[in-house]
Amino acid sequence: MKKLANYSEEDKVLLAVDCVIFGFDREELKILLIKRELEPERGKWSLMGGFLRNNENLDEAANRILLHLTGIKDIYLEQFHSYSKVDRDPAERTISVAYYSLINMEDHNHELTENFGAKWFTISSAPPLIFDHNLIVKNAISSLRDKTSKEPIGFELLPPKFTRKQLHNLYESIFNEELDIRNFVNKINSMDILIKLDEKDMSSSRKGSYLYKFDQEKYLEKKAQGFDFKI
Amino acid sequence: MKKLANYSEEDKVLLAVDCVIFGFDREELKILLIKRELEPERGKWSLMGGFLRNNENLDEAANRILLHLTGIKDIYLEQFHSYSKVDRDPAERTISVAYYSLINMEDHNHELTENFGAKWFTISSAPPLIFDHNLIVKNAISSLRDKTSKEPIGFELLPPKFTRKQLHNLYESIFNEELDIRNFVNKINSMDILIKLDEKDMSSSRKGSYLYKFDQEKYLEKKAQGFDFKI
DNA sequence: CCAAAAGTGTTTGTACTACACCCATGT
DNA sequence: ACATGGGTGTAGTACAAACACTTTTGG
Repeated sequence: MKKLANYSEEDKVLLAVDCVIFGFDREELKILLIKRELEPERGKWSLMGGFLRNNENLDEAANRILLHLTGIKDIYLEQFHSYSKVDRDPAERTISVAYYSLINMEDHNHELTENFGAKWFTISSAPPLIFDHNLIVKNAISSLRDKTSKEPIGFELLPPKFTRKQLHNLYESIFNEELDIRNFVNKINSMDILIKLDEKDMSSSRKGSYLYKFDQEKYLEKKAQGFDFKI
Repeated sequence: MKKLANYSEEDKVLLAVDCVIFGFDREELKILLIKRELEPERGKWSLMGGFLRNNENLDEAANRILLHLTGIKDIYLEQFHSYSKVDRDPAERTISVAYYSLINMEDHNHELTENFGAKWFTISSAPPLIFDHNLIVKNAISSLRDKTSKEPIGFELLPPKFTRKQLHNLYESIFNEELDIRNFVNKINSMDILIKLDEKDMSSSRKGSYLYKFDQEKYLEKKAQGFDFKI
């Protein structure tokens, strides 16, 4: 006689997936927030989220939710923490698994985001958010800092071709501190994972600044041989 | 007319909390595994786990589950990832939020752990586990390595008084690599966060080796002034 | 010719690595 | 006296940090 698992008396919960969406406008790191359309807290700002469905895993749910808001497929995603305070959502017990995502701001579908009343904010000018979303954003930023200093994921936030100035701005904005430009350039050069293009971006100076591409293949080769990205 | 949140049509799930329990026997890092008593997979080894209840958050659930198995309260805990493959538990859709915990092996209640058929294994000699628990353990170890190199949490695995040899063994075992003893001692000394006691441990040599305590207060002071623990 | 941004190297200090011998004690 | 584990320091190397001037070009 077999004993079978009987889970029927266990409590079930709603499992939300909430996404901190990072973007970069060539100057500053931003997050995309939406205006909540439901009570409670209607009209207040919040993270984009949705509920996990029975036929998908959490990564798939996050991708679905992000596609729905931005129109972009295969967004870079990292799951970083789950939030479970008993009364975090006053309407019903809800656990939230939080992700952060990195998108190239140029790629998103403005029509879609406008339908959600979504808006980009810098970290410092972001409004108060519903529930525990302020905490989630704070934790997302520290996870992002951790990860971007160890893996070359910052490029996910940039267009395919970018200037060194933009790259520099990006890292300064992520770490919220000044990084000496010469040391920064030395470090980037020494890693040798960028391709310098012949093209220049003439939009910000008379001299123009060279455009670069991230050389993913070279990076993966070097990584396979023990190289570690580090900023 | 207010629109109210209506979550009633959303899928609900069982939310499990699974715990990778690390211990250290003065020689090697170990994990505590239990023998599953329910079908499916009865008699196979697994992580200790349980289901989240409506009146508690995830940290509380993890503490409850660990107290239940080990008899220890206020165990050091880190939540590190959630696992959600659709068919990970063949009996029913279950999402697992995974924690790792660090305990001083001397503290746990042997009677309780024996009731669960629990046993300590070194990482390399651990048996195959049910579901995705092998993956969970693997990820727990890398989270632990990350964290122990940046925060002084290794002491959670040691008794209050320990020898430098034990501390050294601990870090070698966590990182699974040899650490030059003189460099290790130099680093530990330079951080200046241990208290050297007058007492010696005579159990492993004629000369005896000094016992040390972690100086939490001093560490917190130094940390507040910008000091970072680093191994 | 000048304003504005882009581009570029060197020096100094700090941290990590590699490495070997003496000490204390019980038997 | 010797075997066993405990304890300690230094020199070389590599990485990180600080720092300022020249170049280009459109107006």
